[in-house]
Amino acid sequence: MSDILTKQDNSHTIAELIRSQLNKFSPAEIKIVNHLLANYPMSGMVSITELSENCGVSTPTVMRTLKKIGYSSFTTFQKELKEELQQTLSDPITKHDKWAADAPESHVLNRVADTVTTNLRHSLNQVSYEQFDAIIDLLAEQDKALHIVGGRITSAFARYMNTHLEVIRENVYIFPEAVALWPHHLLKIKPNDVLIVFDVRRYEQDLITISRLANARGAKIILFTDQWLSPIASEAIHTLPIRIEGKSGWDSGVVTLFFAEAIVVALEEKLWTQTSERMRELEDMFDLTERFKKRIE
Amino acid sequence: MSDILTKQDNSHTIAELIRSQLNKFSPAEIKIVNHLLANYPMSGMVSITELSENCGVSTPTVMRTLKKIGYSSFTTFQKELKEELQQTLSDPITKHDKWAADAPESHVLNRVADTVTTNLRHSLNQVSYEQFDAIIDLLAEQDKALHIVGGRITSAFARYMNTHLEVIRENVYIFPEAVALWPHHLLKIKPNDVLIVFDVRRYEQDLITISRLANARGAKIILFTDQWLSPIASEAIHTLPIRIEGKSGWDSGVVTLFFAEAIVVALEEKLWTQTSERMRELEDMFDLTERFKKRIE
DNA sequence: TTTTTTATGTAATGTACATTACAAACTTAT
DNA sequence: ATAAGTTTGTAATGTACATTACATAAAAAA
Repeated sequence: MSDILTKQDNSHTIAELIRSQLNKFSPAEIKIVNHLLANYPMSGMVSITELSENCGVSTPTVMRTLKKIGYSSFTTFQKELKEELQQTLSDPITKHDKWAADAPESHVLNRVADTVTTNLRHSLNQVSYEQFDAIIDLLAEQDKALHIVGGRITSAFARYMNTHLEVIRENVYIFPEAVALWPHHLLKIKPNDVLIVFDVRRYEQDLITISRLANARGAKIILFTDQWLSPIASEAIHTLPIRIEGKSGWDSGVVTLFFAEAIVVALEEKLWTQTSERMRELEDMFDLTERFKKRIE
Repeated sequence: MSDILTKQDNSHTIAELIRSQLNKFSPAEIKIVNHLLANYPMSGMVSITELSENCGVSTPTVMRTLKKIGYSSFTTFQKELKEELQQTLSDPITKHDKWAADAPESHVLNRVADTVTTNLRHSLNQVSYEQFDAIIDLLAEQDKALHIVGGRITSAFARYMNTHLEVIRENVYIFPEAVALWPHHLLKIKPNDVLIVFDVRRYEQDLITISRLANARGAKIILFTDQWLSPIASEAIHTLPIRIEGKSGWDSGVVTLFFAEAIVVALEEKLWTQTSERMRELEDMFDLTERFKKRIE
């Protein structure tokens, strides 16, 4: 992976700033800068009172030292320290700065890209590995049927997921397109079956109803929703709160698909022995029907 | 309520403590926990005043939320957050592991995230603004009908795009699901109509055929394909070569959806006057059918 | 509807804090 | 040794903050 992204502020850390002036300090001041550097950067993330106590000096001495270093006040010093920490902690996905750098933010492509990566970053923070793994474990139980349903917009994701999961495991069913047929499909749901529901705003009454009924029949519900949580969340045993917010009003579905795909990939890996067999059979059938071109690779 | 009880429950991080209670919160409280988790952990390293402003709620609401989570005061909450941060920073091996964003590549979620962002970056490099804008211009001509078709897997994207474009402009048609009906639908295509085709490997014979026939009827084809290019590329006037490669064999659809969405957003902006009108009408119809819950925000 | 409960914000209060003013102690130069 | 400069601490002050008490608004129940 190309690492065109370079840390531009390496020479501008507060630690560097202090080290470059190490000779100008008086005894009490040396106590302070030593402590700051030794426990960098958390040593500075306390009140000036506490900091002075930790260094064994008085608060005014801390103030004078910081002014000597180049800050007008303790407050501004701490603010900069926080920013530096923030930047250090910001995650790898922010690497999109790379393309944002040589491309004007203004173009739609870049704005959408920016939104999507932000949504992705935030969504990843909302979902714990434990929860995700628990979902995969649940989906791996093939004696229980898996049903999938989505709403006006999200039915596309339901379909995408269904197409893939169908290959990976047995007993996968998608709800029919016509809402009128949903109650009928509901009859197929048995206790402990799993139901994957996609419901992002605006939350749909039909989905809520179907979820309640499925729940009453003993189904376990996995919910894909947005950060504001569909009402179905109270029926679900696993809820994925996905950030879908677009800056200028529109809601993005990309990250929702991302999680659907992540589940597909994870399940495929978990059930690989079986999946590979099913895939081979599928390939054979494709060959027979001659619907597809031969693999290029 | 004692503070000693706070972190007993196996949750190693405050983030997990919050996530384990995600269903207990009221609207304003959800705002807070979302913000805390989204910008974790630095979101908590500010004054309670600033935090409340960042969340758009009042300071007492922040206090109450933190008490609900299990802290006796904002101060103790922040103290624990600092300790957690301290510990994470001082342990170079598990460094950042606890935060999804910076987590080890090993977990599926992170591997998929990495793949997707790489694909996105590469794809953006392949598509010029000029070409993208040309596509938008073409789609903005509403006197010409717009037809959409996808394959076994990509039909989900065709559907997603259709659902959105239908709202934005007139004269949008998606091909029926059953391939047997495609020739029939072909009759609706008039000279200079636009046809959006999704075709990624393995390239499908039916799509190739339909594209040739549509081309013969004078349709202009916009093609969503992968980096190896579907044979349809020779029939298309605009080709979007999208990187779909997954590291361990699987093909990702996320970036394909990204481009579909980017087109939707761009077209919506271009046709906004008209789109907003159509959306308003759609809202009215939703209200009448009572299929959807009222908007929250 | 009316009442009760829940949710949220406004305003007041006391505390911890950053900052400043000033004085004491220490150092250096003559 | 003593005056000038330097370093450091004590105490005072004003501000920002966390916290609490109360009021109002919204939702749920009767």
